[in-house]
Amino acid sequence: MKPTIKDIAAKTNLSIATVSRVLGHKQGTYSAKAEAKVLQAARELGYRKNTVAVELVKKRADVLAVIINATPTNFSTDIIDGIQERAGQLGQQVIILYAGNREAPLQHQAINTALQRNVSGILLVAIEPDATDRELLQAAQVPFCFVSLNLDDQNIKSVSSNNHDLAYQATEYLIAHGHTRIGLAGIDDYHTGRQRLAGYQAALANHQIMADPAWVQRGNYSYQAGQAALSPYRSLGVTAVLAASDMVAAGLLTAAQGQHLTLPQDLSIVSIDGTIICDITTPALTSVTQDFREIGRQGVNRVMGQAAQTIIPVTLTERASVAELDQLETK
Amino acid sequence: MKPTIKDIAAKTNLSIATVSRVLGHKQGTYSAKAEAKVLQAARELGYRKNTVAVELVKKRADVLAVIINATPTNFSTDIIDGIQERAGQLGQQVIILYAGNREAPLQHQAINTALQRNVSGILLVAIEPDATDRELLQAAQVPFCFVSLNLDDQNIKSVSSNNHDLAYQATEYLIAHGHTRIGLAGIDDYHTGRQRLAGYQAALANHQIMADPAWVQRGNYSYQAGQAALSPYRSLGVTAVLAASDMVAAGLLTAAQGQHLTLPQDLSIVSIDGTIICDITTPALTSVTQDFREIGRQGVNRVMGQAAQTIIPVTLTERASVAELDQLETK
DNA sequence: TGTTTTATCGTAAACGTTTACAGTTGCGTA
DNA sequence: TACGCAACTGTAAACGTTTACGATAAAACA
Repeated sequence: MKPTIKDIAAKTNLSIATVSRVLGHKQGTYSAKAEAKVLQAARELGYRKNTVAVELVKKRADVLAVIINATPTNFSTDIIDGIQERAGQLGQQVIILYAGNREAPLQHQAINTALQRNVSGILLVAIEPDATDRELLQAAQVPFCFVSLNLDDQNIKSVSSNNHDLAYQATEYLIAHGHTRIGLAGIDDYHTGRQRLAGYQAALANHQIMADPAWVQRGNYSYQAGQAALSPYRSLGVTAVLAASDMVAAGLLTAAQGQHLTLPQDLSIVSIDGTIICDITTPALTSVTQDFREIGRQGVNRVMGQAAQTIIPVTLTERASVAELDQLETK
Repeated sequence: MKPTIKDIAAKTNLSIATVSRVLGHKQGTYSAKAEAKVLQAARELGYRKNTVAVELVKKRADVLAVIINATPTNFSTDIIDGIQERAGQLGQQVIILYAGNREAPLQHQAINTALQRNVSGILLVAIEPDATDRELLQAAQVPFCFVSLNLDDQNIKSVSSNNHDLAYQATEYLIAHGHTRIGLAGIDDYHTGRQRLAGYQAALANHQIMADPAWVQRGNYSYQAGQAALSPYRSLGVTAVLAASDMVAAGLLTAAQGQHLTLPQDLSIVSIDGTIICDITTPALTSVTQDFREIGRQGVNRVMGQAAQTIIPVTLTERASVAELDQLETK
């Protein structure tokens, strides 16, 4: 039988109330002698507090639930690092609930799990909520925040990079390097994808470039999506591509090399994310780099009612996957 | 105020016991009429069961805790997929606790968190336990299992690939391709590393190859460890390297390309893991591929007292990072 | 008809804590 | 000496469920 405070009380001839007080560090409510006896007994008995009982009586769990899915891309550990860091500072434990591969039932289940445990907040990392998810979350009185995803509804808390700006910057960068036939590969048709698409289109429009709709190749941010995007681009004469994620960029890159293209001369790539994947490929991928740790930290702030920054700036990291386009071609 | 079964009882003029029975699907203990009334009332009130209270009275949480750390390598999602799959079949929820970057205090904290919640089992993914961790786990009566890590102590449950065999196979493969000066890069000095080292050494010995101790370059399975290993190998005349992880292989590869070496002609690499990283690099990495999903599944079996396989076979996946060594050199 | 069985339900205790409130000391002060 | 007060401790209720046990009424049986 696991020891309880009752056992400690019996052993020390104190009441469970006193035991509870010293174990709860309610300073000033117990004597040094009581403290010593209780601590000693607790050690001897191998006592461990039953968090479940505490949560029941306090009607509150100092726990942040993080819901993630198996993103085909791989930035989540950085976000979680940031979340863990900030949560620790605010005295919150973090539990991660895994929602599978964007599978609706698993997402509901994860949200329900969190809700049934009186968590103090829910962080949804790169989760596209469906209608049920939204109802579930809004019906509960638990604060929640979307992380690395920005819903259109401004009443719903979120922390992410500015997707519009991010795509805009990357596209401008390619234009500045002489490219005019610029693809956008791997985006989905949800919030993040639409926002990036808009940024991309805005940059092209700003430079009077008439975009061919076929330059946009949808996908799910995965390696496979990148691979699939290559062949359309070859027939379209696209010289540079903005990849929706590092994984998409990697897929494009290996597909291109499979076709014996030389990078970046035959195809320039800018990828979005800037994870370690960018260093691994040959050539290394120039990227718009997101500050995932900071996104995680601010997500915690947001959900815990602290002052928080909701749009996290990105930086353009030059590596080796973009070539200056020979201007002769375009004349 | 969140509604409780008491509210449902009041609304339906039934006792809380009956409400609890229908909500708990204790078939045969309640009438169809009672069921209808309770379900209706629950829906109207937006009732959600308080898992914390249930766990307290049942003294048991149908929850599996998975403790992971920020591995520099990236196989964990596959393991978690496998865990989640099997746990779902056994009616267990899964919560993931994050133990940071092999930081001892965070590991203890994660274990304590799990223990304080009466979880039905603990799965430690790629965690090297220190003495405190082991005491903590063994003092509790909660079943636990190390996953993707095989302690020497056979009394402690674990599920993993056979590290000795894995390194042996890979080394033999390189020998069969004519290599005799073979490095081993990125392994740590704990269980996994030692087991792989032994397999590597056994294969060399089996072919009467006198190994130079400097062929073994320690590390922590990271990209950086791979990069750091290159320069020693160049001066040693090593022609092939067994990398301790895909990330190590990637580091080795980009470092080699940074030195203008041509792969695989100038350096052959076999990596361990076989994640998607192997496809991303140029050339693609030949690997000893672990079945991480299966490792996850069997880990659940093990900890839930089901029949389980504890050693999961590996397969050698040929890609493009190993060259047949010109036999003239060795004559 | 009376008796037994069955189906259904309610009462109340229990799970391991926290905490409001009410004691009980012992000390300082008048 | 008596009083007030501070410091400490104990009693008991509460958190939201589950479940053993007993109660009730209807159905089945003789």
